[in-house]
Amino acid sequence: MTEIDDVELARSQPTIEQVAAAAGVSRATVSRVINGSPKVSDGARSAVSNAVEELGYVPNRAARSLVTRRTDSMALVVEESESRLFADPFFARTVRGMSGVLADRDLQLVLLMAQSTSERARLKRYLTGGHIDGVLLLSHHGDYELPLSLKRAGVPVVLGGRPTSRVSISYVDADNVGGAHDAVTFLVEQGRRRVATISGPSDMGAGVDRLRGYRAALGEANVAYEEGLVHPGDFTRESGEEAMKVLLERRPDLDAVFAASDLMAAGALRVLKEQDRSVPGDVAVVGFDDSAIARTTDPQLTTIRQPVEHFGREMAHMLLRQIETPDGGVQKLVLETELVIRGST
Amino acid sequence: MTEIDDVELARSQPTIEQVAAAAGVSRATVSRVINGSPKVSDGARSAVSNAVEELGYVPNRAARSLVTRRTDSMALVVEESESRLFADPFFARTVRGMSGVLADRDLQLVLLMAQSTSERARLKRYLTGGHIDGVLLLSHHGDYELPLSLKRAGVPVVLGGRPTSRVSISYVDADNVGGAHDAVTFLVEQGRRRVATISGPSDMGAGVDRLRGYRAALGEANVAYEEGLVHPGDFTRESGEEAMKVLLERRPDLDAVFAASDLMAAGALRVLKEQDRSVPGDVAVVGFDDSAIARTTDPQLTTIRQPVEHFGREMAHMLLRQIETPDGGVQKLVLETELVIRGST
DNA sequence: TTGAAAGCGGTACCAG
DNA sequence: CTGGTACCGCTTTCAA
Repeated sequence: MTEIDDVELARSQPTIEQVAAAAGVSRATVSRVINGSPKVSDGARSAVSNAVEELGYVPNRAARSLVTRRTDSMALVVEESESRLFADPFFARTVRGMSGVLADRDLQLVLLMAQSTSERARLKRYLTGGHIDGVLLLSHHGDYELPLSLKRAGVPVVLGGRPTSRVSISYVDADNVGGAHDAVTFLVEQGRRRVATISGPSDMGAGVDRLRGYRAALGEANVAYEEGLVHPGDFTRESGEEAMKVLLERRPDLDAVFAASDLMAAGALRVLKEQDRSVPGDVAVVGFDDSAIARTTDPQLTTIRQPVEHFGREMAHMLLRQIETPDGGVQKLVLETELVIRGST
Repeated sequence: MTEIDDVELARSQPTIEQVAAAAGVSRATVSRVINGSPKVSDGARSAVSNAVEELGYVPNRAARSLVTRRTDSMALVVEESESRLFADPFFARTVRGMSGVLADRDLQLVLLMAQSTSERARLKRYLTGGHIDGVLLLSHHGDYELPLSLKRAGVPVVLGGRPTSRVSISYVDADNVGGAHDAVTFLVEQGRRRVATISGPSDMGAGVDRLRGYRAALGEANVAYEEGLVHPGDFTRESGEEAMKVLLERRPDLDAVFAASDLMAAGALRVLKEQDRSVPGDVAVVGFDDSAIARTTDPQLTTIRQPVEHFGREMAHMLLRQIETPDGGVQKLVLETELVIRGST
């Protein structure tokens, strides 16, 4: 049975030398053509182009980057398990924003994941070993070992989300405090008084800040802050269900919930429905993100819109700026959020 | 306001030369220590180790791979949009399987996405340019341009899912025909006679084969195959909803649905509920994948379990074998599936 | 066990 | 506009 294109194996890649020979010019000229230098005669240019075409020449990036010090690729590092990475629409949209910007500059985006300690060690070697020109770091938790190592090694880094401790690393963040504040203020204005919150992880800026916004809003409205109305999740749907159960158990009289992510809010809705609490009649619910699922829940979710694609784009821009201007100092950017009112309040 | 670790910028990475100088040995000896050669005296070894530690030396991978011809990293290429990649749990589990195997060999897995034509061109340059040692290709559609180019360039490739045309490329696949066959046979045995199917994309092996299994099972059971009972989706939940609506419109009398993915089955369930058809009373539903959502639908989904982590592992193993034995020929592996019966039938 | 030196495949400077 | 050539940082003979 014949199969098409049963090519001879691994005829080793042609080198610039061979292209030069085939085109009857020097290596230098081939290099000029490849890199689009204007100072090449048309004759030479077309001879080289033909040779490249014929031999299927592709420049060896290792050799090139050894001298240029660039690789033309950027890493997106996600310190998160595959399951969360792939379950949370936040990542997909962020990636879309980033890759758009990078694609315009013909930069390749490579995605790297790391969980276990040994994986993280390998990852660090990979990143500092010159495989990539810069790093976009998403969903980092408490420990700033990696970004600091990178900075120390001279690898440009931009964080997604502000760091929770005082490290001088550039970042883009959403206005989590403001967003949470708006959400809770809105609930209070609707007459809710026993506003619970399913907060995010305390080792992530987004977790801490959304809780802070919640507190601030209650304070301004002269509503007492009660520990019993606060329970943390980890941004997943499952953790939202879990937290909602705990909160209802603890405070059956709660009349509103602010969840620090839409996924957790969706989990909360499900539990409320199971326990026959009407939404928004008995309990009002607000999420955070305005991700796609906010429109698929029943009722649809009132939530805080984050400009997620924009977030990704800004991270990429910041990284590019950092590469162009290595001594540009630490950059910080906070993006506004917006309250989106739907059926759950 | 002081911020910790405000390091001096980009003190250029130390080279092996500097380590050698610091340790009072030659470059060759440093290299031997780095690469764990046994033929180094203890004295030299510890001197080098100290110097490495002190200077924070990390080998330049470009320089190394220029000579070794290896990069110790493998690419996972997904020819799919970010949104589908991140929405389908299939990918997460596959990645987990792969990265486990690769991590054991201290190989870095890098994930690459490509959609637009220009992105694909860049991706091809990246892959053939020597950035990686091998490619795992997932969710490829009709066109085999990329894997064939890679093969031609001597880059080892393994496909996830059999190719839809006769190209001689190694692959791992699930027994999609068999799985679909089992699903539909089960439905028929339960007395269902008007079994519809929401099939997968016709440019993907999984799509074609699951439809083939459906047909085969009907044939064996002497149930006529009807075009009107078949409508395609693209494995997403949305497409499942869409297809279910079309099918109900066309054949209001259908009494069972075999969906080629759990996500599509979940979409179908939702539409059935909206239209007040009881499941499994009026309509029985079977999915494919046994992904996490199969247990979160109401009722829980009867489905075909694919060994997804195993799938990822086998792909990685196959790729490693191919790298070790470049002339080993084309490898093919088909993994068994299993019917899992739950509430939807 | 160690060091000297020859590349690996490019880029870019310097003459011409 | 073109070619010759000196590196880039590392691995790997080959001799010592």
